[in-house]
Amino acid sequence: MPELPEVETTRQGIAPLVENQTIAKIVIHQAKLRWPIPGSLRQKLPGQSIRSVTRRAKYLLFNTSAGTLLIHLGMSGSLRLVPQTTPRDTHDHFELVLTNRNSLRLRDPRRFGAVLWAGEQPEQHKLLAGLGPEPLEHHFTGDYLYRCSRRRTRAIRDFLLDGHVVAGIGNIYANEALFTAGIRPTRPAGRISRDRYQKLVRAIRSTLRRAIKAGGTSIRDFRQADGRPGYFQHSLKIYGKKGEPCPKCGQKIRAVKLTNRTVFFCTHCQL
DNA sequence: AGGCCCTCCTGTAAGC
DNA sequence: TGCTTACAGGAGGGCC
Repeated sequence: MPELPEVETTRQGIAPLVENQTIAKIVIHQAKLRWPIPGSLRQKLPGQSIRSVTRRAKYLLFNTSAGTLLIHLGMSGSLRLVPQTTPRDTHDHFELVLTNRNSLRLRDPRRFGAVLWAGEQPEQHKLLAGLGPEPLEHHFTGDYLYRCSRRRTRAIRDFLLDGHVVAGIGNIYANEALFTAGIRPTRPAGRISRDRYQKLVRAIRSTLRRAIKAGGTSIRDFRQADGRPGYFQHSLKIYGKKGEPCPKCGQKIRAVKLTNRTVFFCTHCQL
């Protein structure tokens, strides 16, 4: 999926075009996503003005005075703003039409995404309450990761994917940051020193910032709000590079399954 | 409580 | 060539 940089890229593309615009109508083409899209949105949203578009973890929050609409892109989702007259794609499942005749469309071939109503206190919504810190904010530190990883036996890659520990990191950026920090993805989280966690936090931050600047990573489905792919896939150092030479030492990059998802690493550079 | 596995889908590519 | 199988950027829920 769209991980944090892809969701943030989408937010930055969409926000200036929809903020202060009024919602004309909601069109649901396929309600069966990860959870059913509530039909009540058709009554709740028309007439509302979009005050702001914010992001928490991999969720986009469309804030109106009546409450907040949550959109999650799942594994294959993307949001585009197009003129209402643009022909609909097979996988466009949800549509938010503005009074200026533009339409915000959710395309999601695999349908793992979600469109949900979070009411007036979105931070208390079940899916948002209990999320860990945003990795680009200041309270996300090496000390924090070090403290909450003590006695944890799971692999550091899985620890980073846990949204209750830190929000928004997925498999691509976990792999990339661990390579930059020189940490083996399979290493138990509880067996990494404070110093190495500080290095890891710097690696996570720089990787995410660079990916946002590049418009995210487009391996297959992801598109920015204007339809262009991101280009961070050209900057990936380790993810998807099985059998290729390590960019630091030239040794063959290895790939193994860890908790059902692939990790890529260099046995020489990552310990 | 923590950690691991399954599941929801479609599309693509590899393998035979 | 064509069929079958594996795998993919997520993550909640259930189970041990």
